[in-house]
Order: sequence, then C-alpha cells, then structure tokens
Amino acid sequence: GRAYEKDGAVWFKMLGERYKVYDDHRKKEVEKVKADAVVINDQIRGKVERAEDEDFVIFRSDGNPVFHFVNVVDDITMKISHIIRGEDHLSNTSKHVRLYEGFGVTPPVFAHIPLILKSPEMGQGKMSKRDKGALIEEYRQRYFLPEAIVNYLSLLGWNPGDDREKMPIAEIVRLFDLPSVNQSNAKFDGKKLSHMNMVYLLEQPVDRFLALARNYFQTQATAQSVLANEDYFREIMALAQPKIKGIEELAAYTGYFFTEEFPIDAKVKEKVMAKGDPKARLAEMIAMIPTADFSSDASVEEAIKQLATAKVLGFGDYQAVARLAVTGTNAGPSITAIFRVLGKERVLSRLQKFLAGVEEAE
RNA sequence: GCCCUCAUCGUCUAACGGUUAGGACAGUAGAUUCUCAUUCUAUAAAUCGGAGUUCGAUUCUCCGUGAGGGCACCA
Repeated sequence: GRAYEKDGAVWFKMLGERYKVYDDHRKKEVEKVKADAVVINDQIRGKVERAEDEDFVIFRSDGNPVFHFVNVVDDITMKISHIIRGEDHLSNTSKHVRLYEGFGVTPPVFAHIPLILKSPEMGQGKMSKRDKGALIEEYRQRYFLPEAIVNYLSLLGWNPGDDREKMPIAEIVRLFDLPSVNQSNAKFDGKKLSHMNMVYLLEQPVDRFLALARNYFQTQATAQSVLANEDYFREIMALAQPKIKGIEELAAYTGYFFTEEFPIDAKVKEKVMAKGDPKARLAEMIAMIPTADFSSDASVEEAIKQLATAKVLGFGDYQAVARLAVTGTNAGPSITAIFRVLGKERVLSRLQKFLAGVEEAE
C-alpha cells in the first residue's frame, strides 16, 4: 500500500501533507511531504531526529531495486540485530526506518561510528577506498603487522578508559563497547601507525620475525641470494630486528650482506673521509685482520680496541670508516657483529677494495 | 540551498560541574650505545568565539564559526 509506480519506477510513498518546492540542489521543482520526524535511538549518537520528506525510488525503471531497499530487505531476512556503520549513513537512516515500518518490522539497534578523515597529506574529507593509504591491503603489502593495524585503528574514536594504547586484540575486544565510542571524526595518522608497528615488531619472537622476513624477501628481486643460506639469513635477521622500524626496510637495511655490489652513500663518504686520517685507519685494519680472531663479537671488538690503543686512538676512529667501507652507509648493526658475520675474507677484500678506490680517485 | 553530526596540544585522545587540563604520536634539547635506530630524561604545545545557567564551566543551554556527512532511477 506504500508503493506506487511513476515514470516506470516504483516509489516508496511518504505519509503526510504534500507541497511543491524548488530544490536548489537538484535545480528543479520537487514534491515534498510534511512527515513526522523519525526518531533514531543511536547507541553512539543518542537521540537523533530527522524528517524524511520526499518519496523515493525503490525499484528503478529497469527493474533493479536500489541500495537502500535491498539493504533493508537483506537485514530483515538475515535477522540483523545491530547495524553498526559509518556516520555517513546517519542521514539515510530515516529512510531505512521508514522502510522497516513499511514492512511492519521493528528496526534493529543503530550505532553510527565516526569516520576516518584524510590526513593533511592526503587532502580533505573522509577517507575512501581511492585514497592512498586507505586500504588495509596496502599495509599488508608493506608487511605491517595485522595486530598493530587493528590496535591503531581501534584507538581512532575509542579508548580503553585509561592511558593504555598498546593492547592485545583480545583485550580490546574485552573492553570495547558501543556507548564508549567517540562521536567526532578522527584524522588518520600514518606516523602513529608506523610507530605502533615498530613497537610490535620489536617484541616479536625471532621465529615470527623470521617468517615475516622470509615472506617479504620472497617478493624481492634479491630473493634467491638472500634466502639461499638459512643459518646465514637467520643470523642477519636477528641483527636487523631490533633496529628497523618496518619489515619493508629490510632489503635496504641488510643488502650489503648478500652482495658485493652494494651502493656507497656519497654524503656519508664525504663526511667520514673528512675526519681524521681514515686511509691510515683502513690500512691498519687491513694489516691487523689476518691475525685477528673473528669467532665472536667480543673477540672482534678486542682486536679493534687493541689496534686503537696501540695507536692512541678510540674505537670510533676505526668504526666509522670500516662501516663505510664494508656496508656503504653509516647505519646498521654493530660493526663487530658485521665483521663476524661477513667473515675475514669478505671484510678484508671490501676494506682493500674501498681503500684502493679512494687512492685511485686522488 | 535544505537536512544530520561533531568541536580539548599539529595529530589521536583523558579529565562525577571544582585537576598545576593528563597520556600517546610527531617536534625540540640533552643522556646512553662503536654508527644508525631503540631506550631514558627534559621541554614546548590545547579547552573555536560570544552570550546564558551556576558560588564555580573543557563539561549544561542557546547563537555564531569551523569541520565532516547526507540530500540520485550510485552503492
């Protein structure tokens, strides 16, 4: 009795006195209805009133039902008890409630949660699937930990009631309830997500970290050489885990362990070579290494320290240039661990190659 | 244009109507470590504006302003 046909489409009829008015939005005259306001008892927003004041299409002239209609039919069929959705649907809810009424069904409990807005770098307005950084898939591809993402997201528009931020998912589930959800929209902060991800990454058991790292490297061009030796791989990942902020940094962070063709950071080189007498330090190390004990970090450290003491210098005088020659950067695990893992031969050849390169350039 | 929602540091957020307005991320400055990162310490940073209610408003009411959303034979 509430549906009628017009222009080939089926419309849902609103009850009330009718009048015509020019609609500035649609640039045409439309028929409005003086209808009572729908009262929605939203679990998050409280009492929200809105008058649905126009008939609306439920079946298009091509015979297809429209979204709102299908939505309500589905939810009735599936005996949905709670509708929890974004605030962007709050205004549509009056329409939905009228449809429930039309079917003679009591509407479910509604809860309209705040939206996630774009961060300033992304632009303005609500985040939607087209926005970069809006898809969970994207973070998966970047090897973010799922629990870090869930944890971060749970804190947009909700909090556990105290200052805790890092919480296991089970704890979030235990504490979460609809009425304690905030009503204001939240801007997405990728930096905070990254931080959360790092915190989780740091506390992962080695085996989990190894599994994540292995998955990651399988997608990299260097996969074969990196994954060739399990023990070697394991050792290097153990060095990297406490130092990196995300799995995706792994390739760049550990590249020099797997190839002799690693890049040398020009800026770092300039800086390191400008201080003290790095060439002399290199030569001294080259001379010392053949007789050094590479069996442990401590023994490598001892060897370098002895050398430094003999020349009345510090460990740091050797560390910087050795790191540059052997890794091409100024960042990484301890130089002693790098020496030990790479082994005498490779360390020696890299030091010699680097020194030769410097001398040739002069 | 009409309608709906929201409003505390840059960002995410705490604070029975009474607090030096708290925490976290980001920032800054130090400390530690062989580098880098971590960690630690310190520091700066907010109640959108105006009326009202009250002995007292971040908190309650109203009006502005701002932000977001919705107004289709899209979903």
